[in-house]
Amino acid sequence: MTDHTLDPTLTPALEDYLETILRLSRRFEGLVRVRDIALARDVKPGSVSPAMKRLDELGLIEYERREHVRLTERGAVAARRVDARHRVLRRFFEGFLALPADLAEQDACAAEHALSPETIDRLVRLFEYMEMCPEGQDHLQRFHRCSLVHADVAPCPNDCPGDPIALAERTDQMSIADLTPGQRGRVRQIEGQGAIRQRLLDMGILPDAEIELARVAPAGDPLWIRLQGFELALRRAEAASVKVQAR
Amino acid sequence: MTDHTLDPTLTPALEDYLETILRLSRRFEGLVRVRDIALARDVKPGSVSPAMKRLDELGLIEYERREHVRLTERGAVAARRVDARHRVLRRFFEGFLALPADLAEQDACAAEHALSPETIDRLVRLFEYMEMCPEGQDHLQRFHRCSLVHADVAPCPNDCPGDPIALAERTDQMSIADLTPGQRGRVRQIEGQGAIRQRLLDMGILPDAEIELARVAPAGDPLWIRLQGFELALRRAEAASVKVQAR
DNA sequence: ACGTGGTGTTAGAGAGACCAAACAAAACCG
DNA sequence: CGGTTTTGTTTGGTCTCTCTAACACCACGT
Repeated sequence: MTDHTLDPTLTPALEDYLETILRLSRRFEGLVRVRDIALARDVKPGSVSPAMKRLDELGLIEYERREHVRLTERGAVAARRVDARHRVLRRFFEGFLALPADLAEQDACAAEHALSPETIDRLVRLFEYMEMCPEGQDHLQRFHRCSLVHADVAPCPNDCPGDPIALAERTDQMSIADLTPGQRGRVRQIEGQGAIRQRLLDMGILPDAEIELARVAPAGDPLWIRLQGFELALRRAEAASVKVQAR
Repeated sequence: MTDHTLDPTLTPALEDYLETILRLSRRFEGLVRVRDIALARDVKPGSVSPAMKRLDELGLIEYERREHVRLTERGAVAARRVDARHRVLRRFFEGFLALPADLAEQDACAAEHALSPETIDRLVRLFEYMEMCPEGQDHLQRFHRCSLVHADVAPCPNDCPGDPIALAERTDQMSIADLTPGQRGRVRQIEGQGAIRQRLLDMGILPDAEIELARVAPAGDPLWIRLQGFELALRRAEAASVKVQAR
């Protein structure tokens, strides 16, 4: 696992400290105290002190007396870099994937140290594209309406063929439960909601996965599939909510 | 930063071990040795042994003699969960963002422990949507052609209004360099390529950012902007490649 | 049977990050 | 002022993950 901290000498934790200092600088006009950092990062002051010492040694911040921490120019550059990545991810999660704000924030924090600069760049290109192509916007909204927001209830307000409800009414759709033992298929859509859906995804039942119905219990209810060389048991209700393309 | 390891007792490293064991099981039919794991994860066998001990204590694997490691049912469930997330991310990075395979793999490895289950779910919904809506596919391809693959050279083969080259020829586009000092604008597109683009993104010059041209050096070349309350220096060439919507 | 390699384990050490608690220094305030 | 509170530092300890290096197996093969 490569670590995409942007400066090889910077660990993810130190990057987080820099980012936090940058944000607090914006808020408090440069008067950032150890206490504020500890609060913002939800760690104890005793953890912050040594980190500040480290950043100071690296020439990324300056202590101001026993009072304030200030970013040096080099530190500010590094901090802005992390912050920019954070913003990109946050926007992607919230604006594109329509995640709730708190989750978007959380995931952005976690992913900002992990992803390559290229990936971030691609996301930016995605934003540019979405904004430049009017159809892009339409499409995104459609995506949100069809699949994301309140996916548990709302039918697609358009004629979108991907709408789960429209799909459920189509008779040409088969589910795993409709396969005959030994028959293979390709997963097209997971219709289950909530915990069921989560369980299916966790098992590796993802769009495009190749699946074979291995066997069915006499009662018809537990049901075994082969997926990537392993057998998995599914309840009938779960199997029925996985739409497949038989082959 | 919350850690989205799926079982609270599992650290990212342990999850990685589980995932590795799962993959090697597929490859070697369950005959997984410490050596293989060490090779796959690029660590020394001396690091693997204690990790196996830990996983065994947690009831996630079984040692087979001094020879082989086998996932228990609980371990397999956890491993498949991690693996599923990995697949989703890999597909997103490679198939959707058109990252090269090696980078997609790398980033998937890094992000699979960091993101919330909801985020993964949204990505799956995105795949489902893209596959169900024929226009989704078209749109994605357009996005790739316009903005991603070989973005340094290729013009958009369609009439896409977001095509960088088409854009460059449009006269209604202003860049930061065209603003008058004190004027504000909203970033719409970053046209620079390679290192310049990277530098601009790193500074926080991202689509939709609010920018003000603070002042221009007498010679006209260094040029200062205000961004999120801070002043940044830009070279004229850099400024010229940031297209803005003046206001 | 006896070395010889390939493998696995163990022990010791270090890096990084954190906490708790004792301590030091300001700051605040009657 | 002098005492109390707030804030920061230091120390010692924990945890996780890793490495190196010494050691223990086992398996083979002539």
